Amino acid sequence: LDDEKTVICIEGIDKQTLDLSKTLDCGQCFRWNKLGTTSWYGVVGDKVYVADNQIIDNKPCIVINATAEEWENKLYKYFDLDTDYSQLKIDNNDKFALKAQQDGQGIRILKQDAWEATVSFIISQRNNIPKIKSTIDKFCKAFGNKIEEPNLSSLKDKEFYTFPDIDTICKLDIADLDGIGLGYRDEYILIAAHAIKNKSIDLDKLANQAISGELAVQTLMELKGVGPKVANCIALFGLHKLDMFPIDVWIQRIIDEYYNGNIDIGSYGKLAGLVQQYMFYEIKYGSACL
DNA sequence: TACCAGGTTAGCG
DNA sequence: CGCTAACATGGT
Repeated sequence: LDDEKTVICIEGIDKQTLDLSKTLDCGQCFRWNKLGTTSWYGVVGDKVYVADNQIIDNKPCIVINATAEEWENKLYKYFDLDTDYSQLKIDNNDKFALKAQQDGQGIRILKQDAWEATVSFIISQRNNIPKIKSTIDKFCKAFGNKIEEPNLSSLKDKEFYTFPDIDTICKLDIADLDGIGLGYRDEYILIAAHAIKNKSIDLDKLANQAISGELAVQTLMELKGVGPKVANCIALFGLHKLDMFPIDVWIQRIIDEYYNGNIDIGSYGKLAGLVQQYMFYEIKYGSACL
């Protein structure tokens, strides 16, 4: 990073605790991209961050262009560092899941903005990840606010935008979404925006820990264009319901191949969603194949 | 060029 | 219920 003034080094975080590459590349978020071989850049809220796991003076740490205040009040929570993942271990003899857990050590479930997660996973249906990312980028560029880019030469030619807020999207007509690449999902997003704004779907209420993941999923599925998979993703990644287990085509293939078509999600208890991410990562980058 | 992607809906039987 | 065609768009 060129701008030393705003870079902090968070000591004491190794890759077992928080592996940025695994966490940012296991399909839960769409606004982070690789910079070089180990660094990542992405938008969280109203700022662009560049982050990396590093070893400095023999000590593991996270290097990130954040202020201490941003780390404490925003990013610490975003990376779910309040949760002790060493306490979240699979408690059964599930061979595939245990292997996935081992290979996926360091993956965390990010605490993403619930509205952003809702729109993002509506867009995700029937799209591949590069397309999802580019569509979200266009959506942000069209309706978000421009963000000052980090003082980094390799990002100089890029532009960054905040995720559009609900009020902005609620003012739009369906025709305003032409050219974004949303396809038939355009109306789903407008409907969701209005439902969330008028609190017929109250994301803040659903995020409350007292609300079960099942109830959150059931409620989210009232939205047009939100079926079981997308609802589970919103609940897991946007509402932090860690026991939710989204079943997409990849997880379904795993279930067919390694579980004889039948998986007992309840056997993973309250960490089912984390196990799901381990599995997704295992299929994408681990030794397991289909 | 075709095929297909972190699915969901509506409309059948 | 269970099954399935249709769905917009662009990446590979």
